[in-house]
Amino acid sequence: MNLDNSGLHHLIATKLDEVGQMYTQKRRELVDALSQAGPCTLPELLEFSDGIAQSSAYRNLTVLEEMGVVRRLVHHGEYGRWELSEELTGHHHHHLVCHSCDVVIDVELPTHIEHLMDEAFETAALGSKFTVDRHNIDIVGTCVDCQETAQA
Amino acid sequence: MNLDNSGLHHLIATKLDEVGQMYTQKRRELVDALSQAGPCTLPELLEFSDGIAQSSAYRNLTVLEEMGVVRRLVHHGEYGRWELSEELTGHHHHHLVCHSCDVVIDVELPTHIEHLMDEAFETAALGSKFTVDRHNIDIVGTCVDCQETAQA
DNA sequence: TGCACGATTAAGAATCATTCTCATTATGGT
DNA sequence: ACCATAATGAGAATGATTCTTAATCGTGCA
Repeated sequence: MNLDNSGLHHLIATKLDEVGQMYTQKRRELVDALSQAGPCTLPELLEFSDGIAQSSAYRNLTVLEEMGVVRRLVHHGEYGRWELSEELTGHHHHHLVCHSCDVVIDVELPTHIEHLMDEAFETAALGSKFTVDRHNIDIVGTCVDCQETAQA
Repeated sequence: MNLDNSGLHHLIATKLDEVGQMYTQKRRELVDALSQAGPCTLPELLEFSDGIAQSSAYRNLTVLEEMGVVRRLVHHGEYGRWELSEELTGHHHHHLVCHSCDVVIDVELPTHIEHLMDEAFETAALGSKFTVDRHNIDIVGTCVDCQETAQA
């Protein structure tokens, strides 16, 4: 639970400094929460962080998104979710999404599969003359907790 | 533009009839629009359809979704999108998504790639004890129109 | 150290896609 | 035709997110 995020924080601090933005305690807390808990909704972030206002959380997430520090996910739950950007963590990944409770968990796929997919996506995009930048994959199903709840 | 949707309509009519729902003219128009135009936002559907009220469109889409006739997509644009369900069309597909104008276009991938992905997804889900039901893939990039606009 | 300026914060108002309410209208069975 | 049930549409309500604004904080500079 007590991860060393000093490298991460230093990277972000430099990034924000370049455009005259401050890396405040509140922003640090948001990053720590995302770093520890993975993709979070706003209410989850408010619990993790210590007394940050809702409006400040939204504004800071927007700023951090513009800086490429976090990325906003959008699924079917009532709240959006936020995660640290792959650019920052260096880990390309995808998501297990529970269609019962909307929880989101990171997964990585073998690199040879990623290569095959990238090729297939490029080919598929050709027909519509699309330029491909990236891909998002949601593996949708039921998480352990919801499987157990359904059984009981 | 004048596709023959009689088979499709018959299937849906039967499906709705089984649960005492009517397949009205308005609902038929929504299905026709989706069948011709692919994934649509609500404003797009209102244009296609002839004088349907906004609230009725939303309500009908919700009903049709519960019947498994349509599926709701959620991306980053201001509006949600709707498409005919794969169960109904029989065509498993994915989406090209333009991050500039939010347009969504259907694409199909070779079946051998789908098989490889399914295996990889099952394996990836094991670690979190997830039960996999399906997968959604967004190939994100820039559509032709936005490429041209950017150039000009 | 103290000051001044710009950035950040937070409370609450505003926005706006979506959902809900309810009175009216259409439909199908008898 | 009559009735029960379902669908429609206008407008109100909801609620996540964004915006406004006044107060506070941090940093650099004298």
